[in-house]
Amino acid sequence: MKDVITITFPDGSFQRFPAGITVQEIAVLRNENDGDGVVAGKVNNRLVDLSVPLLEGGALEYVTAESEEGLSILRHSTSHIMAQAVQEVFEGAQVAIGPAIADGFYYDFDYFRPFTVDDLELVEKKMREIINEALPFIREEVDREAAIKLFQDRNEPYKVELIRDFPDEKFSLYRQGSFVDLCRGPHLPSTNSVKSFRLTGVAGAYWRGDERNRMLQRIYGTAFPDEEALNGYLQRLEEAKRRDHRRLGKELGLFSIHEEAGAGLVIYHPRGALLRTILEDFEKREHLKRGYDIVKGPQILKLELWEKSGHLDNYRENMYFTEVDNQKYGLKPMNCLAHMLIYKSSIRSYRDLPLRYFELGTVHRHEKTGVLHGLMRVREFTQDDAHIFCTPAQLKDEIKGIIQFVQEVMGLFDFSYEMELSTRPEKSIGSDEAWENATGALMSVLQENGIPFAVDEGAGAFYGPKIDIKLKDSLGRAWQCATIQCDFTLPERFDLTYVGTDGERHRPVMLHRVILGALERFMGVLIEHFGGAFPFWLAPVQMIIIPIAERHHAYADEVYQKAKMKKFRVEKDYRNEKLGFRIREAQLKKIPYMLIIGDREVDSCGIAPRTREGKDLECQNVEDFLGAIQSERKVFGEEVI
RNA sequence: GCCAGCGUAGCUCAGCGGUAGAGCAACUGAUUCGUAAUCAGUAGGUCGGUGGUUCAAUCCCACUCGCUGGCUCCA
Repeated sequence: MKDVITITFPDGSFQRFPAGITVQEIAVLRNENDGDGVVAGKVNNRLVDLSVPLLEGGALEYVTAESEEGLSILRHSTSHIMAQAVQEVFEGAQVAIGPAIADGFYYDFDYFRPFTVDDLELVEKKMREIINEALPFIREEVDREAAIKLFQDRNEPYKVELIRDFPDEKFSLYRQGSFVDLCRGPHLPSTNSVKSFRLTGVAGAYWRGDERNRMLQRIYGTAFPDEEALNGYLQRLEEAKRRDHRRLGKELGLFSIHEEAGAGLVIYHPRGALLRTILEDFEKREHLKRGYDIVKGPQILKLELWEKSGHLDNYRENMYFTEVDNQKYGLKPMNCLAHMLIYKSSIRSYRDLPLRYFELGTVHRHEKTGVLHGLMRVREFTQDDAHIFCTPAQLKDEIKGIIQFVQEVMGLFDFSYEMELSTRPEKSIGSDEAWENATGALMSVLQENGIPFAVDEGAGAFYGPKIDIKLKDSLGRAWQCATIQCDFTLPERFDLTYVGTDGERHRPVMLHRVILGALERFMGVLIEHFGGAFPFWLAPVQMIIIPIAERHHAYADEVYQKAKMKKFRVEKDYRNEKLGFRIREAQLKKIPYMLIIGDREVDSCGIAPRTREGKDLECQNVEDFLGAIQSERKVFGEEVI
């Protein structure tokens, strides 16, 4: 063993220390620890506790609570403190797992009764006590047998199960006070390194995420380096509430969902229906431009057809059924069947392919009650669905074309997103070979085009693997929108063929794909993304005319007519209210332009526009203004009316 | 579907054993106003639904419908 070790620091400098010096001690020597900001070290790029003694030289850097890794350590340690508190307050509560997550942490417990929101206060109080005790987090390593015995003795069956399922022979433990947890670490040096935390909620959660298992009680919380950062986070949550599409849907008069009509069934009000119509028109135009044919299938199809497609076996619990003239029907949960029948209605030649059938198809899916959520998760929705039938040789080009389509559209709406490749799920149909082909095709297009993607094992559709694009709502929750699904199986089941150059019949490949996904969900995400302040071309109301007094109404009518003639979506507010009041209301309705008309404007034959951002534009000629904003309704270079 | 919380006027919410209140909105009147809320008055509720306990239920209990946050599942 060396006596002296050499440590290099991120700035390139190095320094010698006696072997066995701890990361913490070096920090003190180098004044790294003032402000308590340092929560862990990173030796040769591996996160370690500050208390770890260094026996070998290497690269050392410090992790502060401000960094992503540091924040995660802070939160993870806070979850241990919470677990200790819960066990002290609720005797007999057993611990399961308690990781740091995106905005905080949680810990799962098994207790004879569920925790309530009121219990959180008791836990928070106990946590503060534990923090004040300044208990050190102490790491130790034990072998498998000792770890199992320890947790058996402590009556922690979940920990024992975890240890049994890990292949490792050595296990690290972290102790603080009387509490001990199985944990990889690293952790803060002491409980009093936690400065600002908040418990945010309770929820049930299945042990190991499997609904066949027992439901545990999960407590969520978050922690920050200081009170200011915590308050900032809580404020961001408040702001997110103001962008909530359910709230804006009501405030902007877009849609409603009624208990008496049914859960998960959206009712569109005039402005919401208009917004949706604009999106639908946009979709039809863009699909026709890209070589798709618009088709339309029926809402119900005979049960035998769903049996043939495999939906009955794999999707039955999500389907609605009905019976007409002694004949059973299934209400469509997907649009593919009719498209298959269109394909089969005639003999297809390789010269016909690819065939791209597009449908704004309304589908019904029986979603479990607990998952319904505003527009994001509903029971009746309309997809911008298409099915592409092509030769195996055309497959990759088709996938590439769809990805480009998605990229253009997401760019237009200014969404950031990541692509995700989902592979074969447990419940699925088709041969291994077909799945490998399909998965390989999707993956190679992503790779060849240098598109970064994550892999989600086992998350494919029952008939094939897929590439998904998830968009985030105001709270950062991801919702799947666009998806590209490769299917070698349905063409087989329906015996789809085309005649090739050799005069023989061949099997086409099929792609299922959506760009926006479900219009309902997309609108939900869109509303939150723009906070209701839609781009001009999408705004259900593009401008509102606000005359100052009654004597300006006649002139205001002229302006209104002029805007109408140019096909702008214009409204007028002639209410007997002060200007400031009506401006405020128009602003809350997120109307892009307010056209103010008073004596000055009438005299100079103009209008005084004001933007919803609160910017006053100079008094100007009506025609000039309308001409100027025509460019704002251009989408992909085309004016959208 | 599971866990927890919640359903009171159009909206946001207070009240919690003795059958209901506020602000905003609505309506009426006055005010005709220059860039984010003019003033006054009026009206509005089988307290989500169905049962039960009680002399008495918006309040307690059960069931049910719906909503919210999670879990599982999914566009």
